[in-house]
Amino acid sequence: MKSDTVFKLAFNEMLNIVALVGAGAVLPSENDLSAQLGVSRTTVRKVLTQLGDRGYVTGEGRSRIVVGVVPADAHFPYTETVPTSEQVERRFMEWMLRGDTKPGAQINELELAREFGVGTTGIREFLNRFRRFGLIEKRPNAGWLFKGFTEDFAMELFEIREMFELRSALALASLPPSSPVWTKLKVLERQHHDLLSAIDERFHDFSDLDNRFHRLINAAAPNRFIDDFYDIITFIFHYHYQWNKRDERQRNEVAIREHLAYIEALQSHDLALVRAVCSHHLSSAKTTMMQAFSPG
Amino acid sequence: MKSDTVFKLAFNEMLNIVALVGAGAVLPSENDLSAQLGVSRTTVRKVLTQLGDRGYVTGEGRSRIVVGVVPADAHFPYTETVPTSEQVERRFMEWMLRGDTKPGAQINELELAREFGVGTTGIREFLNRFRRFGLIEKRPNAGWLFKGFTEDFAMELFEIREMFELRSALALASLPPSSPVWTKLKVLERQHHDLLSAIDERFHDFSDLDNRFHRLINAAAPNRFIDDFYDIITFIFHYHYQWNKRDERQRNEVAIREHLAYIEALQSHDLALVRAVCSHHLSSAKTTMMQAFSPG
DNA sequence: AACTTGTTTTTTATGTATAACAGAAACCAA
DNA sequence: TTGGTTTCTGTTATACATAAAAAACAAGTT
Repeated sequence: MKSDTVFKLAFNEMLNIVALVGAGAVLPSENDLSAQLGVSRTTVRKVLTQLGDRGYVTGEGRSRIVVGVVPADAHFPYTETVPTSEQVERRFMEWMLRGDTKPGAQINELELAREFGVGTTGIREFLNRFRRFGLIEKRPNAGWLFKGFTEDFAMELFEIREMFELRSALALASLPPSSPVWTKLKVLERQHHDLLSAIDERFHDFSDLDNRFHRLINAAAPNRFIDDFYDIITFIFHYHYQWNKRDERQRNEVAIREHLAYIEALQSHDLALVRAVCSHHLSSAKTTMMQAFSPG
Repeated sequence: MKSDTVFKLAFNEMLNIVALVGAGAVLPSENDLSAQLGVSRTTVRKVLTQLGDRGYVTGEGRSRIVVGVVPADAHFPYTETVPTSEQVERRFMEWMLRGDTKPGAQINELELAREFGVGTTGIREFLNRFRRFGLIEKRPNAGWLFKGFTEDFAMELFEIREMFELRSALALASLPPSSPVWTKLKVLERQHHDLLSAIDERFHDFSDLDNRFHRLINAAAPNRFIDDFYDIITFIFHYHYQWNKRDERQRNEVAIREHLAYIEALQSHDLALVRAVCSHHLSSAKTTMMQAFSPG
């Protein structure tokens, strides 16, 4: 059966709205709430009903009034708000990166389904989506093959990344001064400086900044296939960051400085310089990832 | 329920083998048949049982003897041998290319399932796989959006294709004379000449040759992401060829000549020349596809 | 007329069931 | 022992069922 995480997430969010408007106030209309919560009106109604049942709100129709302060434990716990598909993804990645899964291993839908506590449909759909990441392969009527998170994989991934990003960086550097990218780039530059000055405490924040920076570059000349590919990069990096904590602070600091040089190059509009700095940064990122494969 | 197209296809193929060995002969072992038919022994056994039931073969165990000539209508009809997934693909592409589906249209799983006479599961899985082609988009809890086979799509597709192929062509041209590619290329060159000399009758054969040629180039320096992307190209071209028949002979002839120049350039190891010829061919291919979008 | 809420209809997400297929283990004849 | 077959077990492909969510429809209010 379909999980009601949409509802639970909306409910939790609604509690914040209730707290915000305060006791005695009339709630906004269903349509407004639907827009605010980003869910359908059907779900809003379900939330409102629940709110009424629990006694946090009285009245009905167009005069729903907040009763009082809702208890802190009224929220649905986090685990219940994670959609099945997301849960499968996370658990699969853990299962994969834990390392007991060797390249060449067979992947068993039913077994995973049981282990993850979901239906086979969920596993199947995930694997089908995950196929494009190049880590698994489907053999019709004979299951899935885990190809492994190997050096080869990283090499191939980075080769494409370099081609794409070089192309996008050059496109970005060629944009006219009137383009809105330049302000966005300025903001990012600022954030890099901020992060650098507090690197010791905030080095974890780099991952997000990194992603936003490279996405901005890729967006300079949009291409759906490049965007798609960047999803793979994001995904791989997301889990790679969680997995490989070695020298994290140090690595991130280096990367930030490279980004700053990169930004400067872009702002200079000097294409040869952009090319050089971009290549340098990416090959440094590659080295970082490759180190994760070498023991020690 | 799972369709038994594997069995039916194997059965049909088996009839050919039966005809080949002739009446009175003993059939090969189950293992041999399994290898020849490319299916599991379980399926071979099912075929053999059916063959016995129908009286085309007598005896059992290791002395199964062909009785006589099997009637011509013994084969399962073609339509029963197409797996559901393939059927969905073909029908979806027809549905899409027929043109009554406008960009921005909503795709309805249940409706398609009914129209195609399959379960929703089949549609769902197809759409999930088809997502990577960049023609549809999923909006969680709210169906699929058809983005359209538009000029933008073709432009973006060809941009990537050019990047990838240029890279592969240069890699190929740099391979040492000892590499097996060169003989393969020679064979392809021969086939191009053959096709050209009989272009009036055989111009339909170009599509296949084209695919093999470009795949050879891409295989020069393997990269799973490039291979994956070429699947998209193959897929799109496959249906594009069926859909746009205008000037087909003429177009193919031009393309063959371009391929020959391309092959010659590769053999010359002159990287600048390869670059020029490759770019020229791809932009000509792009123009061809773009023409399909302009009315007339 | 523009919004709101109440009600009904569609559609998606996701579990479950089962036939078809694959593969291995147990068995047999030469 | 070898090459084969029979039997068994596990896995995937695919239909189907149903709760959750969305969307469409029908009224009622201001």
